[in-house]
Amino acid sequence: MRIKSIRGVKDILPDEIAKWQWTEDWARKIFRRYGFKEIRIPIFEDSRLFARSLGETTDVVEKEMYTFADRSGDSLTLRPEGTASVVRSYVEHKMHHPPSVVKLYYMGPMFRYERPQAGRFRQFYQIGVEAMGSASPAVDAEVMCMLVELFKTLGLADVQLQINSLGDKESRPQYRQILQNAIQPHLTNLCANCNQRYEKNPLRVLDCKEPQCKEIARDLPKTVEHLNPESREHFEEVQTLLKAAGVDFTINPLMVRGLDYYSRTTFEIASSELGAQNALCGGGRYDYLVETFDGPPTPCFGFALGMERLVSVVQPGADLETLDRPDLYIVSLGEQALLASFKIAEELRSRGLRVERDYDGSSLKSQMRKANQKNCRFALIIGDNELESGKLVLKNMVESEQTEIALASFSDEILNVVAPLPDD
RNA sequence: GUGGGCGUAGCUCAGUUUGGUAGAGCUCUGGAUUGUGGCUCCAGUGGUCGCGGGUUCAAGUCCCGUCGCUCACCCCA
Repeated sequence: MRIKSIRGVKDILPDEIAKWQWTEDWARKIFRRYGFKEIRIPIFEDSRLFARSLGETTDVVEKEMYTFADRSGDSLTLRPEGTASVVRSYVEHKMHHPPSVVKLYYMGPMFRYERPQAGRFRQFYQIGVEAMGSASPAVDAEVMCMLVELFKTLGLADVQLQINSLGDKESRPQYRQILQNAIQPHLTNLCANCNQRYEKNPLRVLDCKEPQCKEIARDLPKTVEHLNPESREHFEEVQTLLKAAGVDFTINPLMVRGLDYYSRTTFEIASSELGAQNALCGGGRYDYLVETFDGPPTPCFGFALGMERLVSVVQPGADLETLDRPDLYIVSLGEQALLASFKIAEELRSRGLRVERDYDGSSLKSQMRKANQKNCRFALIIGDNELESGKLVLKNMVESEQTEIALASFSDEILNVVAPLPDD
């Protein structure tokens, strides 16, 4: 039996990778403009890290983690998300010294044991952003603006930003009680799942998809109606700033995030171009998470965005076409030319050109065809005729014009015509 | 965990109703054009029809089983 890749994972092949790199390049550029720096966190962690941060009763922790014992018997887990690791790292490396807002981003694979479908995989890639150390609503708004800016640059057509506020440490317990009281009379009409949620996490009743639950949820008290003055002011300021930046959004009082660490602002950006899994990214404030890992009180705001989903809707510009485009294809004919062309290729590459070539002594026709297929800007023909006359033939593949290059000074002459692209 | 759809050439798919020599387009290779790509035309390469069993003179096609992919529920990025 031939070994195949396992369920829910996939190879990202060279044809597709240009789009990924293009997307990642833009994310890096734009994050840099906002002062975010990359952090690389481990792929696996102590299992307790995720249970404690995401919440013991969340679906991710209860049934979706890849957890295993290593050879010494320690329980390890392949990371199902990135925030927990960033917070652990923040505390472990005492990044709160000296006091400042620490702005980080990461990119990489996450792992969740779920049934695969469109936009959902068992190994999937996320870009995450975390702004740590300020409770200012300006942080919330700025990070969301950064995302909108990124999406605009990536050519996304139809995205919707939804925001909500879940309240803080002080208002949340009171609201929870009010909500439970309001739910209780409806318990017999709510789905089995919501009956459990009523006990464990009543907020989740609000965003249940069951029709009868939706009906009831519509009239339940909402978090935004029960914010304390501080949280209400924070939420209003976030809205004011978003409006000032010209960012469109809607308030969705039924949006409850699936991870327990969120407080105050939460948000999601969805795309109507995606299937059932239409959330491109989601996040919000987590003002108390650092403390649960024995760090100092550190209000934070962050989000994660799904790369597979994002890449499927980006509209790359002309800059994508040059990403992998070779400058020059060396066509070589005959034994003597092989040695000469080898040296010429090495010389041109060391001067910054992207040089492709033939390895198998194919016909001229076939080598020219390859040069065309690979979208090379130029072809350099080296055969016995050229070696004898000391003149190489350089062909512009776009204009279909050719010029002669003196073998004695080929390097400078070619560089003169075929300038390397700025990125190289 | 529960449903629906689909597995035939490297890719996209026809052929399955009514069993009878394995097909098309794209790609690839060669030629028309002896050392010049793209366009056109001609020719060629390429398939244990997911896998296993059964019925039959005969199975891609019918029956049973099994594996995989995919979409949706759920959940989320």
